[in-house]
Amino acid sequence: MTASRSRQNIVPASGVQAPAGDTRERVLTAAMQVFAEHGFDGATLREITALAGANIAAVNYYFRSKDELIRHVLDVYVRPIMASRLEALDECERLAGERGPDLEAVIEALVLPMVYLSRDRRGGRALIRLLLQSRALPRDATRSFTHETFDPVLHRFVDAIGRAVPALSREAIFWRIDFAVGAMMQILTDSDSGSRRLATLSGGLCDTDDNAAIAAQLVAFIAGGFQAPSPGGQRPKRRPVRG
Amino acid sequence: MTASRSRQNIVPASGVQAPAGDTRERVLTAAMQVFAEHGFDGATLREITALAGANIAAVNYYFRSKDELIRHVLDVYVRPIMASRLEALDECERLAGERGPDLEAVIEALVLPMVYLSRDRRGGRALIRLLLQSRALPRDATRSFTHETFDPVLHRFVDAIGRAVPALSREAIFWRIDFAVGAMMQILTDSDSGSRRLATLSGGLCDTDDNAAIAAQLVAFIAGGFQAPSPGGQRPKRRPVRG
DNA sequence: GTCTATAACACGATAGAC
DNA sequence: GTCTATCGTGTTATAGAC
Repeated sequence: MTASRSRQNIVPASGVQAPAGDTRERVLTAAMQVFAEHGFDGATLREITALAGANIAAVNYYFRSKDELIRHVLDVYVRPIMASRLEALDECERLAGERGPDLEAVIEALVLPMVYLSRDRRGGRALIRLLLQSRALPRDATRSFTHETFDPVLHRFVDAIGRAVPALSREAIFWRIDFAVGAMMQILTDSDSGSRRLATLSGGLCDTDDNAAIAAQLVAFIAGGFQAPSPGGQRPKRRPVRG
Repeated sequence: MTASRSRQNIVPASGVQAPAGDTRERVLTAAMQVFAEHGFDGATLREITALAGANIAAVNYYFRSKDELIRHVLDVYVRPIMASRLEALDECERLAGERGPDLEAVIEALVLPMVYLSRDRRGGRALIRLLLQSRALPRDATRSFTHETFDPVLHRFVDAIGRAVPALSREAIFWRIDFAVGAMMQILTDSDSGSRRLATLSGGLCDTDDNAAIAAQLVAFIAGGFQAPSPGGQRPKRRPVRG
């Protein structure tokens, strides 16, 4: 092999399609797709603008730099999901009245918007890969974004779960909401056409393209997890472990 | 800003230290650290060999290419974890005898080796970031590796859980083992010095440096999840969702 | 607003001396 | 087994024409 960065080694995630709209919007949509496939670092402005049918100079015209483009992409796609989560949570709490909200309803408010919106929208599945990348390789742009965008929403969910399961300590709720998000991200990543790990692993038993199945299984698992007794007393002892 | 890829934007994960050993070993250790910080794509052989105190040509001498180097790095660090998991699972099943193994013991066999080994070893925390990257941005090298290395182990755990919780359908076990792994990866990523998301979010309530706490909370949550009734009958209906 | 052309630089790989 | 030097190709960013 001759020189060149080994980007051709990275397998596309999903059928990429040319975006529509004005130039700015086309660049945004194309950026989302290319970022998802090659990573923020591996994606090139050349490929993004080519997919958008725009000139490479357009990125510097509409956005200031590649980093600003990243921030805009995240914002455009994550904001509606957060809005939908909060809306669903509001409804939970309105229905609850005096007594605490229903645990499963709160979990659904957390999980369903991400499951459906991240997979229904055009190029939506790409979003999950973007968020996973933001965790695996945090940058200034992604770190500040997730902090500002996710944390206030998660705090509201922590409060709601506290009212739904009063026996659970606040510490345990924080741990478990992190676990819940991790479980959700894992399964949503899994259904990329590129990986399909679970579908393969299970010999086809699990249909990772079935949003309703994903949602049902996730909610059941997470609800079970939140209802588990706190480890409290004795922690699992550190077993001798081969190194 | 002038040209150049924006790698300086990526924030280091943890205190990087110069590796010891012979050249081959030093390159392997340095590669692990640099891959974890900058990603497989963003990492450069120049930085790796500089950290290893080796010449850039050493990579092509000891490993054939950057891709082969990636495969070797993953193998060296993941293999002991898989071995430890299987060893612990063997012990579970030996203790169980006729009746099914204890669910929590099986979960501990799955979780504890990753929690402790991925955080005890030198540069161990880097491994989690590598695995997360392998999911977020699968390459040929990482895809084949995870398939060959993780899948047989996971199958053994699926079988064991099936005996521990006979009421659970095989399909549900597959879904949930994926959720469990996701929850684990999420919390292990969180304790990078670079992110510390949960520690910040919880206002210090959760000590993400406390391996025993992580293990205890994880095992409790996952056990609760596996014991939850199958969603079976009616699935949560698709709520109207703002887009 | 959109384009071409190019500056300035980084990359992986490798040939060949020692 | 380790080094230097370099090739061929890629990148972002930008100046300046239209």
